[in-house]
Amino acid sequence: MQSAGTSSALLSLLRDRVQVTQRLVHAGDVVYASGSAFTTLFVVTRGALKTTRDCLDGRTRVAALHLAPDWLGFDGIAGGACEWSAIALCDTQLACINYGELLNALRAWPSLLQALHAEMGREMARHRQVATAWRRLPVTERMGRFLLDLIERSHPGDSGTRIAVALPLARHDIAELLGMTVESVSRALSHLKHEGLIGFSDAAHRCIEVLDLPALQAFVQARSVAVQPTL
Amino acid sequence: MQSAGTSSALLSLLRDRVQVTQRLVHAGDVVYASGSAFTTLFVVTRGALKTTRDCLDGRTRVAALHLAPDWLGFDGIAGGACEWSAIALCDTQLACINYGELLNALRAWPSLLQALHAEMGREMARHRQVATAWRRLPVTERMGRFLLDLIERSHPGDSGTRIAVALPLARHDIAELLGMTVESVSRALSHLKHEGLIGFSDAAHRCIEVLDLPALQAFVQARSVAVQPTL
DNA sequence: CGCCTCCTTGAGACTAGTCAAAGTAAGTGG
DNA sequence: CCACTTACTTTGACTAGTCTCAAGGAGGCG
Repeated sequence: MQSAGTSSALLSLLRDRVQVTQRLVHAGDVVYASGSAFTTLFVVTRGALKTTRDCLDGRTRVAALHLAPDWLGFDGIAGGACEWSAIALCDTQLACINYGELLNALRAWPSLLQALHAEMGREMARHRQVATAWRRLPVTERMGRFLLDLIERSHPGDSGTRIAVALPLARHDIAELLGMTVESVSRALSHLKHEGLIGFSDAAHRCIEVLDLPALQAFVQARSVAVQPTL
Repeated sequence: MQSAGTSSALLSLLRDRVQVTQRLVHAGDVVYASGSAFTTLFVVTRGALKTTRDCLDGRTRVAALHLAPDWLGFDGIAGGACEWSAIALCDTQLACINYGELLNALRAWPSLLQALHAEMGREMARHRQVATAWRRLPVTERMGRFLLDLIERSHPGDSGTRIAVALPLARHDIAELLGMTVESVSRALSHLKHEGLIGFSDAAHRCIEVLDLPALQAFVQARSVAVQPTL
């Protein structure tokens, strides 16, 4: 995966030039909270996090799912304060980089700058992708896309037809993330299961086994409005 | 508006330090095309553009509407090639900045760097906003949000209750942008008109007059899932 | 004037949301 | 160890909002 290569390369470059501290967090831990002062960027080296934000009506919107090797924390740069909260979903390893120090390092090593901008560009592309391509898909196809995206990001390079993947999010959060209801998420998964495309590999239904990856891809593509090169 | 202030301040700082060329384009002109090599960032100083991309099925997705003082072109940074096409919607003035030169200037003046990052952060926030907050609104509320957003960006600081605004996009493009159909756009506008919230000020129905801004805001807020500080 | 594009409106179909209920797994305290 | 609670998941019936298909109206331009 290009993004994996690029951002881990970036991270190793960084280690020599700025202080990069490691941080281990566990499911439910808040890495940064919405409204808190922005000081630090993070790189996910292992694990998974979600970025969320509370609404007035008590609901919690979910913005994105972050897996290694994603960067985290760009939402604080614009306003000086974090716009979203970042919450770990499982045991998660983070590399923490002070933004001020990073700025200094970028001055000295311009190639770092380009690499960082590329990372920010990828983050933007992901959001644009979700906002434009996923928007009008029927729920089952949207769920399928989510699974394919999850597989590609968590098992990069794996090309088998059967792939097991653990869902890092509960149904409720998946629903929020995909812009649908818990019931629709459940129905979509049941539908894919009855089609023989996926199966559950644990009792809690949190581990999904994709039984036929090409078929799932075909299913998603069939009614998909858009095709995009994998970024 | 903070974004206006920030990014025009950034632009004047830039003028002293990198070569900033002016470019005037007209409705329909392609500023950059999807797939072309990325070399330049743009700042919209007057006018409006849309970023679009063709799908396999012949439809054209619309990613965003760009008004002054937005930056344009970040989509090319990650991959070295423009992911989207930028098309002018009316007479539009652009400031063009070579990215390579910009990188050099950023090394010398770190405050520029922070300002640029802030601009990129705002771009991300806008997409995230659309992806999370607009997603689940009913079509009429989504249309109302679009109008409010448009007014805020095209008439910053205007606080009258009656404000006229020209729609830079045709119904079809608005529909694409908001993730709905042309018919729904039309019906949503008719609905808002029958509610007495808006009226048309030209025959072609491309100019909308908001008759009661607070009422429109209240209408949108009423069923809105989320509230966010204006970024 | 006629053509073309854009916009509006209507009727019916269908997707996905809402409301309601039941099943399952994990954790707690007796 | 078991009954209980709690959170998560699934399923069903119904409803509502949006899309589709179809037709008609209004401007702009040759």
